[in-house]
Amino acid sequence: RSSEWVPWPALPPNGEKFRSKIELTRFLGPSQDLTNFDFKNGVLREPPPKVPGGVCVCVCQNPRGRPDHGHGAENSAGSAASAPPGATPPEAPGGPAGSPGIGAGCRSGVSFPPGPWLRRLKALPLLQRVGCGACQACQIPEDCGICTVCAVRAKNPELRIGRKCLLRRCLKIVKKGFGCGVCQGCQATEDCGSCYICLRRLKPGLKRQWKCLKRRCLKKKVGGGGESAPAARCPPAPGPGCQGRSPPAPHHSAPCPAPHPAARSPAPSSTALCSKSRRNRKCGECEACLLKADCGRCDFCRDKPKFGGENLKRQKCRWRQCLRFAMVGALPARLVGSGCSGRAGARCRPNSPALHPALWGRRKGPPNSVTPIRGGAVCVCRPGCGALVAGWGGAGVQAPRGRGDGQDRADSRSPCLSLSLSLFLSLSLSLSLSRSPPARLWLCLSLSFPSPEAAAAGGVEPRAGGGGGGGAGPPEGLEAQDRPQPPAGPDQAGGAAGQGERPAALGSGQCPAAGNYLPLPRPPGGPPPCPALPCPPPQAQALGPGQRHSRFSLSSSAPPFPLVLPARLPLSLGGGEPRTPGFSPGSGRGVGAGG
DNA sequence: GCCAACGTTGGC
DNA sequence: GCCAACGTTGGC
Repeated sequence: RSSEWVPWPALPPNGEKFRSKIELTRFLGPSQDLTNFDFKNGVLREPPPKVPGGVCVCVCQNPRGRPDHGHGAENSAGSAASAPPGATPPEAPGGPAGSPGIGAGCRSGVSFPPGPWLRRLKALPLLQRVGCGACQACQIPEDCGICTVCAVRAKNPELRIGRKCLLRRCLKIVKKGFGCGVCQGCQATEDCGSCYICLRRLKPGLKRQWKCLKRRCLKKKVGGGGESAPAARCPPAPGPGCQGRSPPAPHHSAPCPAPHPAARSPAPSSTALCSKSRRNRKCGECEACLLKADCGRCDFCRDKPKFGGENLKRQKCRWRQCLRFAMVGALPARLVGSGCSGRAGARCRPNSPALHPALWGRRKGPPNSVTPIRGGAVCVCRPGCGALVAGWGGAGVQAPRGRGDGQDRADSRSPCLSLSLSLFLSLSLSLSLSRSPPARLWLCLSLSFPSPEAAAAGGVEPRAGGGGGGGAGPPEGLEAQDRPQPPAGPDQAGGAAGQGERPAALGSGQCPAAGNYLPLPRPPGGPPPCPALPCPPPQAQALGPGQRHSRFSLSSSAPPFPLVLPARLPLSLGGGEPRTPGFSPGSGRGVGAGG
């Protein structure tokens, strides 16, 4: 706003204006001490007496419309009057410029606490307020005269808009991640062409382009202990995850921050869960941790050089991701520590790139929503449990969706977004069968995907958008029999449908509430039972003639009825397939969910 | 805010 | 030195 610009009388002809002493200091050079500089009169003054109990936030115009700065400018005028380049300065509470508002107190010489917007502004780092002062843009002394801001200014010379010439806007602010602007790396204008980043660029199909190594800011590196310094680590907590680990080196003995409240769970090894130790992301007890072999099929495995990958992701096999870390990290806070004993704990790594397959699909969508797991099952076996069950996989099911060439971004993180239409319809129709409020919210959803055999037999497509079972199959040149298979588990015999894809140890025949996954029987017909917890018998209510289903949602916050859903409603999209007895998807009526 | 990419660490 | 993978960066 015009009121925030301070014309400096001493300035030469180009009419340069400064919003703050900081800008002025930058212009004049660091040797000039402007602490006591009187902006209004352009003279240096004696230090003004400190006014206790408040900060003068003079960014006002006096009643005659002239900028009125200088009251207690030492405290705030500079920073307060500055706005981030390109940002529209917030409207001062109390009205537009010139009206009594934030500057009113200044006219009377009374100090007062700054308003909220000003507090926010002052809270910004110096860089955000005045720019880095070092980048090329900050060093341009004059407006370009041709950008939109300059154009507007030229059109209306009397209008002193509080925006900076676009060309002079600090690059460090304009471009996130911009370097210091002064180091050799930042000042290099051309890629070296020889570093591995430049060489990578030549490869087709890479979605992300990175800055040439020779052009990366050196300051970040040499700064040490700064933003890029590794975070302080806690010594590995004693526990299963630390077995066999050497004691922490002295330089790693940084004080441990207070644990996340959720980490105070009485769950065993909960301390281990929240340690920040780099190597402490294994509980060492869960079935995933006990897996010794990589699956060789997940996106992380396929990224590994030993599986012919490019080593870009560098993550642990998804099936070997510690279940505790994964579960805790991905479950909604409401569910953490609710009914799932052994799964409570802290969310130690919110941005973990690794997510156990059992949790695929939990990361998006509204809180508490149950996103059916690709290749698996959801078991909400009692109120608030929300435990998730690993799937049995199977060709074209377990593997991340996509083209199978690693190019699909959705490959690695949200495979279940491609939830098959049949599954969705099965679930939603089943859920909508009953509107009776539950006395006890028992809901056991056992969602399944059609087996490869069924798919091959003309059933519902096992993979959405994958073009049959091929896309998510083994990586090219790596046939199934060549891949290392997870060690056989006790349930493998029962998992005949597992096709050897799912790590067998993930199905131990117990409910997640007991710390394990549900087994995933896939009977040839009819719904699978909920094996561990005694799920109530199906009590799906039939809708009478003329009754209609209301809208439904997949939210698990209020499981609507005690019901064992069928694993796979034999809903045929193509016609000709058998349908669940009494269930007519076309009419929306049914006499049960197939249970 | 998400997450692919990658720097880096720690075990071997 | 190699390798697995943790933790962070920064593009989107």
